[in-house]
Amino acid sequence: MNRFLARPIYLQLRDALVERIATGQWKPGTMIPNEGDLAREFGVSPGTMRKALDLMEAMRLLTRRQGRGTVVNDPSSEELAGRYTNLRRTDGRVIADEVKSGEITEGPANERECIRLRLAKDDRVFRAHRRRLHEARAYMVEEASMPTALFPGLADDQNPSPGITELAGHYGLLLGKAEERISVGEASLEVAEALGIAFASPVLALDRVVYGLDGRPVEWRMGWCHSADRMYLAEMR
Amino acid sequence: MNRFLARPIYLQLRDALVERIATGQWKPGTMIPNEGDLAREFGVSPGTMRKALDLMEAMRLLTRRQGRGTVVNDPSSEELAGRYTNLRRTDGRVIADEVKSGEITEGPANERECIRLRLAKDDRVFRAHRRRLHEARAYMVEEASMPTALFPGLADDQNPSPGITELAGHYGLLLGKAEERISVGEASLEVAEALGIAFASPVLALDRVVYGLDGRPVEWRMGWCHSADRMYLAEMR
DNA sequence: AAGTGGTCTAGACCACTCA
DNA sequence: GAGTGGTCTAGACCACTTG
Repeated sequence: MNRFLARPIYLQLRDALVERIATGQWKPGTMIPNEGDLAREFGVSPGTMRKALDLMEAMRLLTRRQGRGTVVNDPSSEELAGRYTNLRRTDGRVIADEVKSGEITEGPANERECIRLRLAKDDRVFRAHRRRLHEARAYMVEEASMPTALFPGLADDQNPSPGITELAGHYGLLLGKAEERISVGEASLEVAEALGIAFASPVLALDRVVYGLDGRPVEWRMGWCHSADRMYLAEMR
Repeated sequence: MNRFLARPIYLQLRDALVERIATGQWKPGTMIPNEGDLAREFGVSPGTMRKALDLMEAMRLLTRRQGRGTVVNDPSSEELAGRYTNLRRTDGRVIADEVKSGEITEGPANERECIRLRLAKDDRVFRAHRRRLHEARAYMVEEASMPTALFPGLADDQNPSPGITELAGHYGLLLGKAEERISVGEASLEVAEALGIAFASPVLALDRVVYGLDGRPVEWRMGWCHSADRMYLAEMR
């Protein structure tokens, strides 16, 4: 590795290793070579390779355990799939979900989709409709939009598209941070009917964008949630 | 430093350095010795000292800049003081605040205070009342509770107690993470009057606990926010 | 006992800032 | 040019897991 480039070696290493996961060369759940072997393979010192692996662990791509080795994390594992879901029951428990997904449609991005997904006027999006049930009762309706460019052939997909985490896994997208805007809204006619509440009654409006590891927006999702017995849990550091 | 203790040296170093800030030996805004000198002072290798300083930077206690040196962060600086405030205007801008603080009272912790602040039945708390104004109009009322044990003599304090960040600074408390529970509530009579809205109209209810670096709860604050033209911005990683 | 990641050392040189 | 943090090396040994 060239040590006189502007970009530090450990960042180049990180990118090279991330690429191995993104391309499927390293699959979720499998072990990767030990640190010493990797360092030799790339021709760097163990400490430098270690720093790259530290970064990947911080990105939640790897799990290392002393004495055992290093495994590639499965993005659709319970822990990682739930990381963009901060909705809880009032007592703090996670909501035991059942998701009903509607058909996936495709069309030109509207104004809000262009803003949230950073698309140009002529770009197209896939749209998905979901209803989340708790104890056989709908408590939230969602409308999600995804750039077609990132999900080639999604419309023909047979799967019912459970959530962005699983979808991203299918299309080789690695997810990074997400931003969610929470506000109080009024139930529209559709939302009121779907949730079984009165028109214009207050709901939690959840406006979330999930970004890829490269920072590109991957999904924009609006959610309207029946607010009774539910809360949103945010953490700050 | 003893390298055969169960606790890694870099963690011991971090704690020792945090202590220097907590006790005021290193004051906010001042430079600390360079990494080499610190390593020599503690009898460790530079790399180990560096790792400890990395951790402190991640805790937002220090700012390091290549060529310049390392300074102790001021917790009441704009950047750090605003870190527990995720409320924004709908367009995303930060809300230009004016805070009106009421008198500080003292009394036995009630049931919810005991839970949120992890207190025993007989522990006592200070209570503060605040109203946040935007363009001379109240948009949020707050009720904060703090364990008396952490703020000795707070009731006699002449200051109008602006926020937890400044208060913590005065009493040598270093702040860590915070948790906030967001839900939709109905304006009580008091809240409705203070905010100039109708009784029982929907408000954002913000239930926040700020923890110290040691993990102990430092402040519990309930806030009721007029929801029009405002949103809560959460980030997930 | 062998293999893994975790800690630690004692340097070297680079990139940046400022007097 | 002196001083700082940032990067990188090439090892050593420790703690843990597994066969």
